[in-house]
Amino acid sequence: MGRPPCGEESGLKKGPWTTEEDEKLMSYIQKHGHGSWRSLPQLAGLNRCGKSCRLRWTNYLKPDIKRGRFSQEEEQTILQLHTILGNKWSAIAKRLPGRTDNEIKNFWNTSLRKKLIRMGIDPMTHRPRTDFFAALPQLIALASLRQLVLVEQQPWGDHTARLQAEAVQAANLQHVHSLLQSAPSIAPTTDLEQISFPSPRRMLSPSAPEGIGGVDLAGKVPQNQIPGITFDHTVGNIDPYSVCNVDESSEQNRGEGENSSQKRLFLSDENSLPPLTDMAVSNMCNSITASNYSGVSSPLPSWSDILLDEDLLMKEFS
DNA sequence: AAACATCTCAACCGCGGATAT
DNA sequence: CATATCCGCGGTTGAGATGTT
Repeated sequence: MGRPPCGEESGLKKGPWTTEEDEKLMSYIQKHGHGSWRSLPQLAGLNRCGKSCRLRWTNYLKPDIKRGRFSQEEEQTILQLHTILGNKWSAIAKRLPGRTDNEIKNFWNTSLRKKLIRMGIDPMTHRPRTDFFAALPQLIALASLRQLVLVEQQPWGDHTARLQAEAVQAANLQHVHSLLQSAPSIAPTTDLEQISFPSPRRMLSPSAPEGIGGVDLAGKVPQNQIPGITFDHTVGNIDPYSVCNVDESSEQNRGEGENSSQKRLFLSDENSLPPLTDMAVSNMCNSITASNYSGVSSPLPSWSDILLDEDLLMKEFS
């Protein structure tokens, strides 16, 4: 039963295509159309399986393929469609002329998905992630442990270093407390124009946050706000991906159209912690089921999920 | 300049649905 | 109806490019 994999068929070539192979495939399809992919390689004089030829054609050689960076419009379209369709890359690709499903999938996995994660949005559900607060006790313990280790590394007689470490720890805990207090009003937006997140790697360097679409956030961040997080309550700034607008009011107002106010979240520096939930503070440290949405209960977040953002969080504590 | 980390993207793999026999 | 084959899709991999230390 079943077919042998492509490569096992009598030593057919695999791997990157040469320009000569490309030309053969191109000229054959332009003359005859692809017809049966299975029989095409032989007819075109290629030592490849039909599957490989089809992939090369659809993902690379087809004349109407648009190459290069995705525009902001395309990015938004992908986000919108992914909200509705999920990982149906071919369906999404049909709405983006010139883009292949493979290209969109790659773009999603390498760029958009990570952006959403950094924004505290679950890339699969497009909702704020709920795992941060579920993990908070462990993270605080982890941070305290780390701080203790640092202190232990100091010479015992060095009271200054010890006091400094304790002060840092106290400040960190206070910072977390502030985040907890503010959490119910935090409404992440999927309007990527508005938010700049450094890559995890960049977060460790003092360089300026990377902007998306050239947006410079430096001048947008008000002072005297909760450390790391400020809010710009803008009326009438409609997030086209309203599915993601799940602050308390939007949960209540779901279905009320696009008139509810949209809260935008800015991060003031590269050390900022993105919100991972909109859950009420009172729920945060209780036994939490990961999803309070749509009446669908999902299992508790796994520790591996939590560790996904460990670098981000540890940076927050350091 | 070198080593290492991270990102990008072309290509492969395996599965499932559709179609042919 | 059962089985074989084809095709398309989504997930994953790995080599090369790029960035950082």
